[in-house]
Amino acid sequence: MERKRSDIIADELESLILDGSFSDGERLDESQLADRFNVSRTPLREAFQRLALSGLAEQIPRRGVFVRQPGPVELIEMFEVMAALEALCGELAAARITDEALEELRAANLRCQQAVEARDTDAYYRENECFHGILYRQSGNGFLEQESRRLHRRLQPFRRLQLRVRGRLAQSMAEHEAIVDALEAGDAKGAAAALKSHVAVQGEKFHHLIASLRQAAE
Amino acid sequence: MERKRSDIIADELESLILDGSFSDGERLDESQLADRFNVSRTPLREAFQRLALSGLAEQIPRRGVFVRQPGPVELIEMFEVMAALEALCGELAAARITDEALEELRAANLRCQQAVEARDTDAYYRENECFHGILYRQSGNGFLEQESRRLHRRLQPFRRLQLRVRGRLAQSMAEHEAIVDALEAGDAKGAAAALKSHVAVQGEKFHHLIASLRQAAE
DNA sequence: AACGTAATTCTTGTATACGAAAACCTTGAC
DNA sequence: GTCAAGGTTTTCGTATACAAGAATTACGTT
Repeated sequence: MERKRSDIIADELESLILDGSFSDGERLDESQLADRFNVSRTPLREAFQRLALSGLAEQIPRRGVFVRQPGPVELIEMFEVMAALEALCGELAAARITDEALEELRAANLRCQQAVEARDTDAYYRENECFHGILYRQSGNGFLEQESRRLHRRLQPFRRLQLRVRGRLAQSMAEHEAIVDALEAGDAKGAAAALKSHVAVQGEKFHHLIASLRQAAE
Repeated sequence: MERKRSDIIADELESLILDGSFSDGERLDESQLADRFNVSRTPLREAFQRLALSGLAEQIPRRGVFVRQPGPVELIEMFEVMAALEALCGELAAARITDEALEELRAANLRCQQAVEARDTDAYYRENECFHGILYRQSGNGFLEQESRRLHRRLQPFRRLQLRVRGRLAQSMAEHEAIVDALEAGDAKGAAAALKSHVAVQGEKFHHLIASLRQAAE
């Protein structure tokens, strides 16, 4: 299926914002970007709408759209919500997960482990996403899956940043193991708790990272 | 601030979809609606995007946009997520809530009670929204507040439907009381549990309602 | 020189025009 | 009568044109 140009541009801009090519508050110039992408303003405006609705940009009527990079506080808030969503995924999945999916989780986890050993953060990142994706799916709640994916995607670049913290990868792996064990045992509460802290700790680590970066900058 | 036409139309369409003026799968004709609203296709297309992204419509490239009314299954799924969000609101609010906000909650609750006694479902509905709004705010997590409002708004018309179930109003009031009590006591777990069941029960009641409507139709 | 105001320019929001893809309708063969 | 192929028509996606509001600048007054 041939996607439309506006969608492609939206993806492109989304990536550019998420990887920090645009800084907070920067104005997205319609005609300028239209030139850059070799399209008219129409598909760009459609892309802007998508950005605004997903919270990556703010659209002020008759003024323009401005990129909105979440600050440390907002990020922690988002991780807090993500933790609750993933906890729910785990809670539901504990009752519904298939043996097959458990196998897939273990396999993804193994690939994670290998990536850690190979110091391949890109691979780790990819497999980690796979791990969580399976979990969302296994919640058996399509809406929850969709919302989880949405927020996960939004937090993706910050998760990555957070992986730099020393020893975090190993700890993360251990947490994954605990999650799979709880799921296998059908322990809904345990799975929920494990996931909640697994995600929440990322927000906290992120907080510390920010603090240390601040300190280093002085 | 003068809003733009496309936003006004998006709101209008949103209301029309939510109150059931459009049935599931119905195609939204661009030129037809453009005539109806006396605008060109451009603002309509922008409004469509908003609908598609909030899940109220589906946009199929080169085919058009079709309204997507959630079925019973999806509704229950949404209530399940809403329950988790509200539980988190309660959990966080238990630690942060001010005496002032507690007072407001009690006041909103009282107005709810009066609405129940006066058989004024509109008023109940309004005050109930107020009650939950305060809770979202008192979570102290702006992102959570925003997401909760978004989903609450989306579930609004179905909540209303669900209020018809006999005895539900009185039960709901009792649940509100329990929530406020837990918050006052600073009991995070208790508040979370109370809210989770308060919301989740709505999904279940809804399920029963659907089932009984089905039965009645036979 | 500083401030307020008016004119100009720039940008956004909306309308219209055009090209392309899908839906449809007709027509003809089996 | 049914099905398929080709053309017609509708509708979507994009480009361009136009209108209205905001920003900026230039100028006049104090």
